[in-house]
Amino acid sequence: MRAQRIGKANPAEDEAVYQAILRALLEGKLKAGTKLAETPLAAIFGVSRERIRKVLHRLGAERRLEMIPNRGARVPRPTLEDVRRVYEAHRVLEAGVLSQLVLRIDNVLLARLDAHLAEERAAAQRGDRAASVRLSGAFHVHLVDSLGNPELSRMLGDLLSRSSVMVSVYEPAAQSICAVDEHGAIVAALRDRDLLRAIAVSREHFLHVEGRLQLDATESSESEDLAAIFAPVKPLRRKARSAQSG
Amino acid sequence: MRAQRIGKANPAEDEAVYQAILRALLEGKLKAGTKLAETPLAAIFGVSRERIRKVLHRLGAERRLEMIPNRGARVPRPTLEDVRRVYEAHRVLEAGVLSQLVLRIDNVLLARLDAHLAEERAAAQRGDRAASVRLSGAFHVHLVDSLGNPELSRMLGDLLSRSSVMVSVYEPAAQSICAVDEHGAIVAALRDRDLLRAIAVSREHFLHVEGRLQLDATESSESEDLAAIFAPVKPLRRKARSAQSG
DNA sequence: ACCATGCCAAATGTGCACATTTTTTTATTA
DNA sequence: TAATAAAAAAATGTGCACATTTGGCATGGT
Repeated sequence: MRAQRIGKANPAEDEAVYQAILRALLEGKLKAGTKLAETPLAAIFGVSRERIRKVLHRLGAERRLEMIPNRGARVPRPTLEDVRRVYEAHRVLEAGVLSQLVLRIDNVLLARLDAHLAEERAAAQRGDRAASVRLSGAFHVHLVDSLGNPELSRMLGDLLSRSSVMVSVYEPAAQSICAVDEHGAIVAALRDRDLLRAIAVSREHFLHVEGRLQLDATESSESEDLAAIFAPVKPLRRKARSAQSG
Repeated sequence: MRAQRIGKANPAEDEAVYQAILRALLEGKLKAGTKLAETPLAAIFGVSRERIRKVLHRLGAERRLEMIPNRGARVPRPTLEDVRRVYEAHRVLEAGVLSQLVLRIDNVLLARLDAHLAEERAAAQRGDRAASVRLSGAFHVHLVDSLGNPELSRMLGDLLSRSSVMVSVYEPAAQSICAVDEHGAIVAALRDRDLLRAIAVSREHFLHVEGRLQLDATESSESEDLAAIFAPVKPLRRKARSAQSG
């Protein structure tokens, strides 16, 4: 009786662990510099260590975790320089997107962008900060997606997810909303098919955001309680009645 | 005496296998659609199957191989649409790079670009096709690198390596050289700090290349002899007299 | 007291055996 | 004969045992 349910092909399990850790990263629950050891994580998620291992390496390949050979995974501690580079990359990419959009802009596209702007303004007016932050970021995604090129959309997605993590370290939380007017100005320039103005406005917009970057002083808490961070996530596989609070 | 040299930490081995397969991909030795099974590759390279497995998945994460769960790795068979998208992404990215370069351009940068153009012209004049192809691609890399942003450089690098593979399928080999004049025109526009012209020239340049794309008829040979393809690579580890004949 | 050196515990890396899934081959039937 | 189904073969996925490396700690020498 040695066979006991091993090799159960369950790709959803990999994905669940991946998403859980990624979400913790994106929501800033994992502080920069935190060590992510394999064994504890395996215990927390109730999966094998190999499973965790694979996910960790995947996140490392995506540059969302810092992998050091024989020394495991850590939440990266980006320098201000790193953050600036990501922002610059975003800025450059958007300039390119705009250069292509002015050639393709039509009433349908403009209508969609206007609709988005209306949403943004509505959220701002009713003081819904959460929605504002979300819509503000979505605007830039909307711009690339307008080109209908998955390659470009994915590139921006990677960039955004990385800056999300960084923002939690460097950006003062209260101000992380793009000014709606600036977004409106970009759309206006597109409407006029004025590429230079569109790029200039976009550039100013980004520089404005970049200018607000500053080192968040709260980088003290080194050792985090991983179990607490991933607590809301229900264990994927029970560990044979291990410490089940009755 | 059960321990027999397992777990030998050798990161160079991973890297060697990775590089070997990647190079075969980039050089077009692996035809589109070729199945890359784990076991044969392990035998060819003389490493464990797990080693191959890891490398294959890494290449899959980089979108250089197409991974299908439970069905292994294949060399992707990009559609013409896919190739166009990669080229468009490259074009868009370069437009963004130019928009940033016009703001930063100075004599030092111009001198370097001129030097590169001179190299390109020299290679073209002496009919060195190999050098021409290499330098022609390097020009675009040079442009991004001028910004000194590793994020952007890496983005372009990914794009280029992908299109390299695709080119072998779709681009008529003989013509895959960018016209030097077009590169020169881009630099000239930069010298004048004329962003619109730089973007327009760059755009024309890419459209010119894209226009030459056409499906290469030689997509017949499905089953390749992997052993022959990787032949020049010396086996990394002898197989400990396993399967002693006799 | 301070730095160097040699163990010991803990964490990461790897090969292997086996489960699962897919693909190919063979057998059966309309 | 062609189509379908069952069985065999092959390939991929996973957990585990063990090797290797790393980091900390105690010990001894200058």
